Amino acid sequence: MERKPPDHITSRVHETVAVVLQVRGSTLQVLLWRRARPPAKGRWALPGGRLDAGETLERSIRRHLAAKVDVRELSHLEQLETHSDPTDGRVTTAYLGLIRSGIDPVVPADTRWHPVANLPATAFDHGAIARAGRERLRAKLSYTNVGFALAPETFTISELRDLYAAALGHEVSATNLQRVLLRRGVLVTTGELRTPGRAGGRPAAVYRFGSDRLEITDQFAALRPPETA
Amino acid sequence: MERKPPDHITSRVHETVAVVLQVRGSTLQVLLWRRARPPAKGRWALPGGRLDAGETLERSIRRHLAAKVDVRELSHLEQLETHSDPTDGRVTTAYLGLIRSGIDPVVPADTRWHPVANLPATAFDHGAIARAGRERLRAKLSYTNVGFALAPETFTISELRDLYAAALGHEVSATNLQRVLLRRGVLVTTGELRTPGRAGGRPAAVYRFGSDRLEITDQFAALRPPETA
DNA sequence: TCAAAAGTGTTCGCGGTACACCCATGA
DNA sequence: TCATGGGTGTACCGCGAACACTTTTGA
Repeated sequence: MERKPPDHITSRVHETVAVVLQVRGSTLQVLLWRRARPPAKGRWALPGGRLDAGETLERSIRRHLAAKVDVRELSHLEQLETHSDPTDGRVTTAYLGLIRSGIDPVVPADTRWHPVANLPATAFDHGAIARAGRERLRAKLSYTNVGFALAPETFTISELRDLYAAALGHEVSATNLQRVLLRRGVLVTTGELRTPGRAGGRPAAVYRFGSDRLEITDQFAALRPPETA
Repeated sequence: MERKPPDHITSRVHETVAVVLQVRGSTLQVLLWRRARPPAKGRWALPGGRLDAGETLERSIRRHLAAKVDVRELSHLEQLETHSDPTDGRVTTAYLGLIRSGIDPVVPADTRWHPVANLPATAFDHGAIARAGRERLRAKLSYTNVGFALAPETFTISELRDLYAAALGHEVSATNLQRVLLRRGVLVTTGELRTPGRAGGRPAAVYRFGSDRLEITDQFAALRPPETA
């Protein structure tokens, strides 16, 4: 098949990268850093790096992320796909990381937030990986409580609607969002009210997510066991 | 943290394994082989092995599987999770493979089918990986056309019901299964009829899946864009 | 009193389930 | 003609979408 490099054992490099997403302004953005050296010099890449010996994948990505953001600000982290590139012998395990809206983490000079919908020229296949991360988030917003990882501790329904709209990329009705999330028991009322802005309007109720760990809230309806079981 | 082995670069071993599932009889079974040598001698393991240099992950798992079954009989293959074990420096990328019901592939002497619901003592965390594979299959049976990868080329609705029941682990109504899959356009009538057995009964219509590539047939209903877009 | 923003009530429709009923065949 | 298995007709129901309408505030 392919010719083997002289040392067939050391040729493999395993690395971890993360698609770190946050809603900033009204757009879903991803954290990228600009490569100063070859390969792919000048292009934008996902944060990450080599897997060390005696290190788990998750520890590895957390360690590499620490160089770019304060990892304590990560509200959620889950694994995406693992890709292999046979030409350069690189294996990459991608993660999806989420940061709550509202915080503005300190990042190094080479690092920037970019709208996922409008990525610059990326190194390797990092553009595709970032888009895959967004798709994963989109899907999970529908049937899990991941919203907790995008939203601040407390919020009003319309603030939450704006977050969902940014993450999903389409308009979201505050009315239905509220009803769905309350019916599923995902949202909890805090009892507080937000006093309206200068423009007036009825004071908004303040909510929070009931849990800050991923839970499946809407099991697939299809082909489930009969109720008379 | 952990002490590093002298040569910190070569310590990583990347391997691929596969959860190969098939409905046999009326049970969902997984292909395992018995390890004849340490580590985990005598325990049952998923087929797989080392990732070679210059090889993609998918090529690797296909190559290793070829030693256990005729890979041409694999009707579907997709990636599951990648696990790392820091104690022995092993990274494992798991795949899910499916074989249509009805064929009985030739397998080596050390290899056996085992019901996923009742696994023997497995090597490493292969038991958990096998169960994760079954969960993935279960979920996808609900919202995709993966059924094609479990069923023979053509079949009657009640044969298909038995397959789904075995894979899902609960009773399935032939009536509703037929309606759901026809409504989604997943099943196609061949026009043929199956002549009834000795017990009589109306002849059953013969169906096949319209596609033998994975397709999402039932997008999540929740939080989709407004129709007036 | 008016505009703005939040929240509720009500209707609709889709898709999946449940179940009664009809159809075609072998013995 | 009866048992057996296959298939259809119909009613129901949960859930999300749409939208009109009410509530509460600031100016």
